[in-house]
Amino acid sequence: MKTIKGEQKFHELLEKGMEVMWSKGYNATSVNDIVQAAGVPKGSFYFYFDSKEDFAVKALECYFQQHFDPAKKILDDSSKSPKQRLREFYEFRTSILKNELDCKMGCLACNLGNEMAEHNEKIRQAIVTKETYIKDEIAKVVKEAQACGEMDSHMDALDIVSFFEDAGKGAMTSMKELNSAYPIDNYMQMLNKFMLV
Amino acid sequence: MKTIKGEQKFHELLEKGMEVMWSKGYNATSVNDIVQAAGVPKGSFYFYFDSKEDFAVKALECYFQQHFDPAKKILDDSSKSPKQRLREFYEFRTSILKNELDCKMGCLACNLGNEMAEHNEKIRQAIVTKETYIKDEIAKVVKEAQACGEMDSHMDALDIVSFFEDAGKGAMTSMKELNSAYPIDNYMQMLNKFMLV
DNA sequence: AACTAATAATTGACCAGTCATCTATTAGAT
DNA sequence: ATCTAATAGATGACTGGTCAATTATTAGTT
Repeated sequence: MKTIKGEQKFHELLEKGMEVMWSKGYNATSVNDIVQAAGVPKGSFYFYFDSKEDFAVKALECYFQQHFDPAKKILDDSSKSPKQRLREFYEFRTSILKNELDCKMGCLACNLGNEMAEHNEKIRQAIVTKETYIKDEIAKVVKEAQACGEMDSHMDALDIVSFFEDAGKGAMTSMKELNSAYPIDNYMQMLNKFMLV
Repeated sequence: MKTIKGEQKFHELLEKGMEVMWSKGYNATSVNDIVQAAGVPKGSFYFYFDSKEDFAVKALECYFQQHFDPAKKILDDSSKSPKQRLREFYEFRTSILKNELDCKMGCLACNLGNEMAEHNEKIRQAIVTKETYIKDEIAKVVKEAQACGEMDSHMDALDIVSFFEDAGKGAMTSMKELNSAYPIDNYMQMLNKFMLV
């Protein structure tokens, strides 16, 4: 992957293929599906990726980079109060699920985690590592909120964040099952109640 | 399916095959996997089931019957207070996830829902119908608890139950990803905090 | 004999991954 | 500048194997 054109094809495969796997899952997505989505010949796939498993891991890394990094900027915006940042952070994420993704796609990492964690260690690790990092980043802001009295200090910040994140994961599953925004809206409503001092 | 032996084989396929699909998911489970797990010849599968899809729907019905019906008895035990029943109900379900299933399997319906809801309407419907019924049954007890002042009456019972169920779903996903009981334990801890008047 | 239940064998489509062969690009030597 | 050689990328045919589903046949019962 030394040339510009090569770099382009690599990213084309990653992004178009990621979307297919995001929607259909790991086992239902064939390498043919991926190369067709990217408009790249079958043989080229194995020039850029060792295997379908390798593709999934790299797609996950790409996914987190594309979808968490923008949200992290909200968390880090020190011009706002910690609680306000948390609110906007969760509002931002849920609005994408509802509007951009039409309550259909959920989260690539949750989807692959649910399907593959028990059976593929590399994919499991790729997900756990990133999700742990994300929870830590959110927990930092929760701790700030606790320190300045915006949130209840009697609960462990990481426990709260873990619960929030898990509830969000489940809400996405229900959202897909019901094909409705209700689970996400209800999640936000409960989150706001839970976050009040 | 007129003979006793036939009935036995049908249930053997359902129960053994259900476990395989529960663990591996829909797409990673082949009809061969199912018949091998049940010790039944390949050809017999299509005598008892129209298709793999038909098998999944029937397996889901069997799953809910086997796993929700015992828990429902706890909900209906009028000798205890509503809130006590809710506590025991959730405690019962989470203890199965931890002890019986070793934090590995999660819930068949959630697994298939996550993997298939977007792409298979029959499977989606089978899951949604049953989960709606279950939420209604739990909500009845929450309403009782609200009526006798054991729980906060300012929130809609179905919203609360939906949130509880979704949080549980997400906790199961994380449980599988982390291969740890922490998400479930944390879920129960938060549930108890949330349920206090 | 006539019917139902059970099953082994088979089918054609599709799978992940390989490979030989091709072209395009770059680097070094003169 | 030009030639040479090496590297990087591109490509579709192909492989061994597995898939869901069908079919032809056999066994069992009435």
